[in-house]
Formats: sequence, C-alpha cells, structure tokens
Amino acid sequence: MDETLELTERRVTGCCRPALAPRLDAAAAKRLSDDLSILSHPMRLQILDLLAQRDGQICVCDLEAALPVKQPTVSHHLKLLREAGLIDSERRGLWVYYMIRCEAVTALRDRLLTQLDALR
Amino acid sequence: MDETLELTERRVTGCCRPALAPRLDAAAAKRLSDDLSILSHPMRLQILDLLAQRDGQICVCDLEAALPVKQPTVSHHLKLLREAGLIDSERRGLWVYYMIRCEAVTALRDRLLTQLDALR
DNA sequence: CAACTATATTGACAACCTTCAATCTATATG
DNA sequence: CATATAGATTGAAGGTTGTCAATATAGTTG
Repeated sequence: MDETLELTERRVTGCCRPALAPRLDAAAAKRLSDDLSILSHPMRLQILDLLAQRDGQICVCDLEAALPVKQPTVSHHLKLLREAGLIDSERRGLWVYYMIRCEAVTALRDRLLTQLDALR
Repeated sequence: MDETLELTERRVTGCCRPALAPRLDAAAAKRLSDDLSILSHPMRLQILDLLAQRDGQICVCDLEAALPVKQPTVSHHLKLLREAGLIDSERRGLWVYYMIRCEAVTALRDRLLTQLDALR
C-alpha cells in the first residue's frame, strides 16, 4: 500500500490535514521555556521585586528577613538568578549586596513579549 | 536589650536597613508564577504555537504526529492547557478538535506584561 | 591569630513533573 | 450487537526542583 493512498484515505476520513509542523522548533521552544522557568517561582519573583523596589542594593540578610525561607534557600535562588544574568552581586566587607540588572530584565521581558505575541 | 538599640546597631554595622517587605505578596507571587508555569514547558509552547498557526482546529492525532511524544503525553498537556483556560476542545464524531482561546492568551500576555514591568 | 559573622556550598530528603504502557470510554459502522 | 478507532485516564517509573541542617569559606575585629 503506497503513501499517497494512505494520505488520501486519511483526508477522506475527515480528520487529519497534511503536514502540520511547528513554526517554533524544539530548540526555540526550549529557549523560551528556560526564559519562563527562571521567573516561574514565587520566591524568585519576590526577590526580583525586592531588588527592583530598593533599586540600590540589598544584602542577603535583609532578603532572608523579608522572606519565609532559610538562608541557604535564599542563596540558592540568588545563584539561579545570577546565573540567568538577571542580578549581580558585590561583596562589601562581610556582606554581599545584590542588585537587579535592569537591562537584563528588560531584555528578557522583550523576548517574552515578542514570542508570546507570535502565539496568536 | 531593646529593639531600638538592636536596630541602631544593625544600621551602624553598615548592613541592613529597616523594614524591607515585598510589594508582591506571597499570594500575588504565586498567581504570577502559576501564569508563567503553564507556559514554561517546551511541549506546551509548541502545542500553543501549532494551534495558533492553524487558527481553525486541530485534532489530537495531528498534534501527536507533529510532536515527539506519545498520545497520552499530548493529552496530558492539552488537559493542563484547557484547565488554564488557554484552549478549548470540541468533539466531532470520533475526533476531538482543539482550538486556541485568543482572548485568554492575550489576557495572560497582558497580565505578564504588567507584572514584569513592575519589576523595574 | 582566635573568635566571630555573613554568605556559599554540600548532601540528603521530599515534593512535584513528565512520560509512557495499559486500560477505559465514547463514537462509528458493518 | 460486534468490532474498530480516537482520545482520556490511571498508575508506575524516572527526573528535576526546592528546602534545610550541617559545614565550608571569606572577611572582620579584638
């Protein structure tokens, strides 16, 4: 039985139309979902919010005091945000101060916006 | 030792400033992260993309053919998207056709945009 | 340098998420 | 009604992520 016949049969049954392929390929989908994943945790959102609010700098102990998790957990999320390029840190004496990288947040926002708008 | 003294000491040490509280409360952060989570999977993004592209309707067998996962996995992601209100379905005979809910995607996009813009 | 403090790292554990084979349900058709 | 097909559901297995106690590191201060 040849493919042409098979395709015709499928069309006849009323179901599937020919060749449906994603515009968004697997790699692009992965990149977009990575962009979304870094943001999709309440604690990371609250940390970004705190850093944005006090647009100077905040030390870890302030963050720890403002959030309902222990210090290693705060450090863990800070590390993820830093690896994603969304925040930066600077040691001053005993303390480490964190600050938001506005251009990076803006760039991320713009990427998300562009790609979400393509989904319509 | 009273609190006032403690606060003064902290300020003197150069670290923590008074009262840092998230503008984004825990519940709002959870809602936002839920919005992000539904999107943050490559397969769901590709499904939305396929549905947006063919803005009519697509049956599950077409989706299954276009994606590198088995039928139960496709159904699983479709269920999550439907529960999130981003897509809709309609049985026609043996087949179930899925369609994107543009207003819902737009509303989600707008929510994200608003809240991300507050993070700066 | 000893004692101390702020933060980072490690490792263990639990919770959650993704996937699939197997099975179930609904519909169609001979 | 028997058989067949599309899709949903269930349950198990594996993977990833989030949390914390314990510990390590880096800087400070007497």
